[in-house]
Amino acid sequence: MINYKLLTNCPIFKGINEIELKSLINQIHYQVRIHKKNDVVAIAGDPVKNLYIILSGSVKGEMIDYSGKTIKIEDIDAPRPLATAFLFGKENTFPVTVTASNDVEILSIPVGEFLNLLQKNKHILKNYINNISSRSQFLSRKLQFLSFKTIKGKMAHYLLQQAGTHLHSVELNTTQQQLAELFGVTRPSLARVLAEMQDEKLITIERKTVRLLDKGELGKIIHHG
Amino acid sequence: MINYKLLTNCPIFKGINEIELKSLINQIHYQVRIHKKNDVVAIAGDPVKNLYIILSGSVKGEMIDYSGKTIKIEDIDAPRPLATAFLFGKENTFPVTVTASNDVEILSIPVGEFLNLLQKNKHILKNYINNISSRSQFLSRKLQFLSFKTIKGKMAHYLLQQAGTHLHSVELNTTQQQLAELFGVTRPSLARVLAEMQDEKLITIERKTVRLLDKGELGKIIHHG
DNA sequence: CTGAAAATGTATCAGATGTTACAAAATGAT
DNA sequence: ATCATTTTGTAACATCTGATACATTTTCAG
Repeated sequence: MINYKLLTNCPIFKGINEIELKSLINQIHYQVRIHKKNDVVAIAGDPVKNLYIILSGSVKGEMIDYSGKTIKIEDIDAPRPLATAFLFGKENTFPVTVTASNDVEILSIPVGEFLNLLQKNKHILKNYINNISSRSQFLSRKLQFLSFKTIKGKMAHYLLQQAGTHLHSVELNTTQQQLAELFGVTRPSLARVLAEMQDEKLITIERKTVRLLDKGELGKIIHHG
Repeated sequence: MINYKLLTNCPIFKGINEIELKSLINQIHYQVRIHKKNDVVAIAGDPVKNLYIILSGSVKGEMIDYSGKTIKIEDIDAPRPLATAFLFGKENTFPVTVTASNDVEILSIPVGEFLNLLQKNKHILKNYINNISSRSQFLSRKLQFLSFKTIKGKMAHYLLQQAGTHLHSVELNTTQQQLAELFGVTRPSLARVLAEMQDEKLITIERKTVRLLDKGELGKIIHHG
């Protein structure tokens, strides 16, 4: 039995009331699948032919590296949808292996049926498109950040972003170690770069306060180290 | 005047014939905007409130290329759409500044009208969703590669992924240059690593065929160079 | 088949970052 | 205030990658 009230909280069905949703769902074909704790729901590489929405319980996405170790990527719990970005497009396969963290019920709507839903209801259409668009934008920003090759570039970008347009100083509320991890570099390397940036009169650091001495020059650095 | 025949080649309108398309377009509100060469069409940060499709001419966007390094000029010419990933979602702003490479005509469809189109025509709906989904998948894949620190790690991951569980050889249907761009590294660096991996008896390369000699060892390499 | 263009192999050098190690300084609990 | 712990500064060296250049091989159109 589907808990429609819970389902109205699913991002895909936002803005639709319980009665309306029930009527919509009953117009289409769907299945509800039940998996026990630790069952494998989908294996990385499996084709994605349905929209999956967690009705109860939660699942986790894991990548299995080639040494056999599993690395957890993310947890998804009710009433969130699964792999929405892989239902369409060129590569309709699960990017990760999905296993049940505990007993789960999963609503499974075939892609063709879901397309009908999208055409029938403008809320669902907008929600779904917003969902995958936001994901795309998120990835785009993340990629932009990683695309700064040098530590100096990452640091310049970080400082300018923190400072915004007006401020000329930034309070670091993290240790160098944490910042180094955010950038994916080692702590001594980050410290060295910070020292260099001070030598070059780009910034001064006092305790946790970083003063930006030359925002223009910092901006230039971003893209070429 | 809109060249509908050309417009049927737009990815968004694929699968729709000229007559049908003309009828669809005439059911909605739209504008055709004309820009002279070197005019600024949109500034990075401007809100995206319309779907823009180049009808004639071409525009260029300054953006950070996904393979990594610096600012690169992306050209978009007729009849391709513009900034499709930013029409919906949380951040509806141009990610780049767009300028006219030569005199251009741009079809401009308000987002509300475009939503109507999506609901009216299943081809357009599928095309558009496929378009943004593919983009999302592309970005996702890029990010995955960037998460491996060394080129050898990226290459090992790529080969094992291509080969899957059973195969012991992989056909490269890309050039080294394309592969290097996918990894965000330079072509000579990639070639050097490939040579090293052959020296180390991990793989052999003959033409476009790569034989994986030691999948276990390749797996170990992934996460520590 | 042939010649131009594209793709690949290789080398050298410079620069950026990781690794490791240790000392100095700051922090925080008592 | 004091001492243990955490954080930061710095150094020497190894390694990886980028940049650049050029020769060689492969591909493909004519």
